[in-house]
Amino acid sequence: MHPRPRETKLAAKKNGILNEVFRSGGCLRFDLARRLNINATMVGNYVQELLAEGFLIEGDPAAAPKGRAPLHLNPDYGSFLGIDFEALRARGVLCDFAGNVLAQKEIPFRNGISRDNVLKQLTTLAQRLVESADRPVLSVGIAAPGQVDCAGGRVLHYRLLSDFDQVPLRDRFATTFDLPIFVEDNIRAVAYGEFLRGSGRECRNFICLAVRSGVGLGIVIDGRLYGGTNGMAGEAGYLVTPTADGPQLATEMVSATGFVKATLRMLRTRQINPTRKQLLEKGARLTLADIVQSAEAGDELLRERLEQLGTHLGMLAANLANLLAPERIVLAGEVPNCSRVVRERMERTFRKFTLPPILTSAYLVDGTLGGFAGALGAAWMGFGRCFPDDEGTLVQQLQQNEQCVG
Amino acid sequence: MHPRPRETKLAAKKNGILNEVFRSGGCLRFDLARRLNINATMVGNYVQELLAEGFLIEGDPAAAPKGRAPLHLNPDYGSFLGIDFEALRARGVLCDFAGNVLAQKEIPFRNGISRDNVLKQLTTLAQRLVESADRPVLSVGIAAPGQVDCAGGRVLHYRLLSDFDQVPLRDRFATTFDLPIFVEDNIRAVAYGEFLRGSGRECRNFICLAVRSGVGLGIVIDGRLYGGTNGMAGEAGYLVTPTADGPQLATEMVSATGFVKATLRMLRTRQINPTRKQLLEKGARLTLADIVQSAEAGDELLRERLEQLGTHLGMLAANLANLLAPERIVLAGEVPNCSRVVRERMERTFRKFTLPPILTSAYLVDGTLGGFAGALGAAWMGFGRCFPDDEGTLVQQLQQNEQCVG
DNA sequence: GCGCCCGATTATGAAAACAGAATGAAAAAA
DNA sequence: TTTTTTCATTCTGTTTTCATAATCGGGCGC
Repeated sequence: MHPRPRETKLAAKKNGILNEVFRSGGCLRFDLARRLNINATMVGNYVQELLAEGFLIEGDPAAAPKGRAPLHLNPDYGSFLGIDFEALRARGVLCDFAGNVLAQKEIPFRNGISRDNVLKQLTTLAQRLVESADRPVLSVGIAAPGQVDCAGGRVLHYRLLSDFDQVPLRDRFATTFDLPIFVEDNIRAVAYGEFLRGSGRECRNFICLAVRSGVGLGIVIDGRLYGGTNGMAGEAGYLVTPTADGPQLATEMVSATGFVKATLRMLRTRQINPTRKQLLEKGARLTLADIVQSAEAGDELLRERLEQLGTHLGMLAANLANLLAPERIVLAGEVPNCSRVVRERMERTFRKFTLPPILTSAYLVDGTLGGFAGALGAAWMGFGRCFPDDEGTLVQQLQQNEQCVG
Repeated sequence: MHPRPRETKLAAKKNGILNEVFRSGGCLRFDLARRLNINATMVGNYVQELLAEGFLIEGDPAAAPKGRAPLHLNPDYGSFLGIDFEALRARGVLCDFAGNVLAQKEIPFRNGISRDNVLKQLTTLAQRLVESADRPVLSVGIAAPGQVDCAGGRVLHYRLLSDFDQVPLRDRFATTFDLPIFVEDNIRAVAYGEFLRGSGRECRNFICLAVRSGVGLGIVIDGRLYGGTNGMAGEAGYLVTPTADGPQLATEMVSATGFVKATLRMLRTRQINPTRKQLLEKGARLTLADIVQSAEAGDELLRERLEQLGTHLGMLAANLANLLAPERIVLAGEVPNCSRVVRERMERTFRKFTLPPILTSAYLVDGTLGGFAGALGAAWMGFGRCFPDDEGTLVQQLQQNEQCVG
């Protein structure tokens, strides 16, 4: 009933050590003491316990010029599963305890797949990966698209899958897996991945802007993923702009689907030539790549459209930079790099509208984790969930456990 | 040279107690133990020391139904000075150690005042308040307008005062006062004030949107003011929107000065009637209040302009809500409440474009601290600066001290 | 090869923090 | 009224954490 300072503080410190080793990917006892502001003696004791409990192992003594061998996480201690999905596919990653990839798997979704089938495919994918694991799986992280209710573990709404409202992902997974399961926004998962082992390493404050079939934003502030109330922060797709044609959402302007649709509408009002006719005939099957191809083949109008896209992307990035003054803006998703025109224009616009003092530190970089970034991030988040290092969370966990027992 | 865990941890705990008492405005030892997750025995010991050192005093025993008398900060221990200024005036507040106002003072700036005169007026204002203090002044906080470099203690640029570039406020004040001096963005100071004792109390995540002669944003995340890299976060005035007339900044669209200018430009292209002629004749001296008055007197065109202003404000608020999912959006500055039309339209637009799950928790409220909010916030920030309760800051301070000595 | 140096790691006694019991005093119940 | 409950605080013995000093163990100059 009452909080237990001793237990929570002990756990916080040991988890802090594990997290620091996880983040740094191996370090000396002395580094831990300095970085965590804990006495070296205590670090030695804790590390001894963690070694005995199998969480840590000692690395190659030769790697450390002085003192004892560097510490690593014991990769065999366990594994973390991360599942990421969107309209077209699901991806899963199984990581060992040190965060290295053990297995990864991708399955495509058929067009117009039903809600039930999505859930079935997701659990099957997870099942396969869990079965392939040669060490205990410690958690399952699900990076979900659309509007996500993290606390409730469900997707509130996702417009690119049919009937995808109020989807209780966590409850559904809980019937299959007897493991800690959590649901996160997929862009936030990407941001977390890039933060830990990607372009956002070494940053305390950075944001990850993802533009593909939708627009999303992951915000890392002071070294922690920011979720906002209900974990709804970062809905950049719903940013609204007043235009001559009425209010427009960012999704409609810069996401792949929105941009293609708007371009189609525009083409219908213009002069037709053979290339454009081909595009118009594709109708709903028209893709961003088609437009890029035609533009690069010489269609001036489409080239202008791409420039406009780049301008809008650059303004979006500049607005975010001016608001949050991050150290970096990591770009994910294919849209910013769909064409040199777009990227160049985006970069130029970003530089033009970002305030100079912010521009000195904030710059655009590409994500480095690739297509599995979301799944990786979701898997890695499992570490922090299983071993939280802040006392507040630990007190909460302890209270919940006692309520269950009592 | 080396960090001193014991010293920093001790200081962090005692400062944590002081900060908690400051925030809560008086509480029991037991509350402190629970809220800070410290053993009650230790709280008792620390409180005893703090009482002996004169930081704390015991209040009326009758106020606490059980146990010992509630604890308060000793108002006589010291005082904090806060200075806030913008294009038209400077305001100063002197607070006692418990945060209560001891004295406040306002001085108007003459139109076209020079940079040197501004600085002179500011130091004079501060000097007067310091001289009026009957207890030691512990810090001077300056809430500055425009682009502010907090770390460097200077204003980088402020367009509404002449020649206001690279203004070394802290250094200038340091020649007059031998006290800790810090410079903050004025909207952030307002946000901090509202967070501590205004509309943002009890919120972990909230934002403060100020729209007057400029547009600014203060962001509180996880109970702490967010500054971003270089303390430049929150430059909402520079948010850019693509329009038919080219890119437009938020300042140009929704700030009092920007809106008035744009309205003037529009009026020049329209039909003239007696009221409008009067407005046009005012030229550069035209104010928002004039426009509101004419609109309320029945000018349909101006009424539409006000509606547009409200729409734009609502979109801005909705965008911020969708990005940051705060618990509240506190409105400061006169523009949102310059007219019922504006406020109503703003509210409606905000509700229309904010995502429903965010809307369930985020809502617009007015600030409660009034015109001195910035000065108050700057003064109160002094408490946290003089008594930082996080180990990182304390370690830094200690290291700096040692470097000075060594 | 031999000591010396530097810096990480381990002993050791002292100080701090804790759990649990005891205290005291008001509120609630009998 | 008396008794019981409740709850903030203090007391007591124990455990944890720390500062300091000692130790250790590889590079480096001689």
